[in-house]
Parts: sequence; C-alpha cells; structure tokens
Amino acid sequence: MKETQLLKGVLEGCVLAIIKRQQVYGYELVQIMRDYGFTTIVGGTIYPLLQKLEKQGLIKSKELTSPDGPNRKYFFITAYGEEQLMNFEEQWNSLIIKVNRIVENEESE
Amino acid sequence: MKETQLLKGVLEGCVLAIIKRQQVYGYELVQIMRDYGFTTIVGGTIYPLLQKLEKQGLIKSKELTSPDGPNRKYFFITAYGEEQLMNFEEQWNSLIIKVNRIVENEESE
DNA sequence: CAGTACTATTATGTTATACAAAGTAGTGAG
DNA sequence: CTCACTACTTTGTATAACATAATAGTACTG
Repeated sequence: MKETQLLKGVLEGCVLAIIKRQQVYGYELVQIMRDYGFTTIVGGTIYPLLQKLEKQGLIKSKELTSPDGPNRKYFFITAYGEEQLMNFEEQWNSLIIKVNRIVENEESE
Repeated sequence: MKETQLLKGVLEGCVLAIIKRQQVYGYELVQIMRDYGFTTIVGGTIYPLLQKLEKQGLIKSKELTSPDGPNRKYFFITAYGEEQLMNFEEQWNSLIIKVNRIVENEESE
C-alpha cells in the first residue's frame, strides 16, 4: 500500500487550509507542503489541483511579477472556499473517528 | 468535495483490521463497515477489494455453506497481511499528524 | 410459484494523484 | 553575448481506488 493513496482527498483540504492563512503561489506551496512532511509533492501534482480549485471557485488568483524569474500566480481563498474548508475539516475529523474505532478495537479483544 | 475521496487508501486498512480480529465473508463485511459509519459501502466496493487483497496475498479465503443462501466465502488475514496492516497504521498515524499540523495552525495565527 | 432476503460477481465510469517533460523569464559566469 | 542555471508554471498520459449499477444464484416464505 503506497502512502500516496492515503493522500487522496486530503491534499485538497490541506492546500485550502494553507491558502486561507497566507496567499501563496504554486511553487511556494510545493515548498510549504514539503516542509510539512509531504515530501513527494511536486509541481505536477499541485498546479492541476490549483487550477481545479480555481475553476470550482474555491480560490482565485492574481498574477504578480517576481524579482527572481517569471511571473508568480498568487492564490487567495474565497468565501465559498472557506465554506468548503470547514466542510473538509468536519469530514476529516469524522473519518479519523471512524477509522480509529476500527483500528483500535483490534487490541481491545 | 465528496467524502468518498477521503476513503481512498483508508478502506483497505479498515478491511484488513476487521479481518484480523474475526473471519468474515464479503456480505457480512459490508454490514460491519456500515455499522462503523461507512454508510455508503456496498458490495460493488468490497468484493473487488477483497479479490485484490487475496491476489496480493494479504488475505486468503475458504468457502463454506450458508444456512440462508449461497455459499459464503470467508476471509482470513495472512502473516503478510498483518505486516501490511501495521504498515498502514503507521502511515495513517503519520498522515493524521501532518494534516492536523496544517489544519490546526489555522487558528494559532 | 412468486417474491424477498442472502451472497457473490463483474462491467463501466469518475477522479485524484503520480510521473514526466517542457516552456518561460530572469541571473550570473565566461 | 550566450550558456547554463534557477525560479516558476503548464500540460499530457497513466494508474488505481472507489462509485454505480446490473446480473446471477441459493434459500426461505406466503
């Protein structure tokens, strides 16, 4: 079982949570995720996700020039995005409870 | 975001954990998962998963007659399966830590 | 015999992430 | 000036998990 499968659905919530508290551009987001321990994250994973989130209206973007290279595309969370983030947090917490109930039972019998 | 995306990768670990502490057949497993709160689980989700796990050697099966219908196919965990289950638990705990670190930071700033 | 509950199987679709490659803009070395 | 390098973004193709839905077969019940 690869760790990557566990990521599904989680990544989106994490990205929203990060964008909520600071505006970021894609490249930076990759670094941040890696700092948090998601070492396998690369651009090819993040950019399509950002495009999807923007298309769905959860985030919006603004392009700004960079002193170090090509333009950066900064992302911000929308009201709808915040709503969905809360939604994610609920589902995530609920999932933890369910899974732990199953896995922890293991030792109690 | 549908809850179903969060399931990915988790389902396999849950199924293994359940099979570890009691032999079950597919239909029964569906009921158990539903009791645990995974209300959307149906046969079409569980049976292919069981076949995959058996093919990979994480579980093995034995067919027994049922008093109430067609034969039941009971599943047992193998040594390799137990190994993978421990593996899953580690990854799952590690994922919880990482995600919570991201999500919870939200309020502390 | 018709209908319903049990049990297993399989085909097809959707979607998130992986993987890999490439394109664009600036900077520094020679 | 150009070559290489780094910062930054984009895109195409593949894989694998889970959803959805339909099929089929056994036993019980009316």
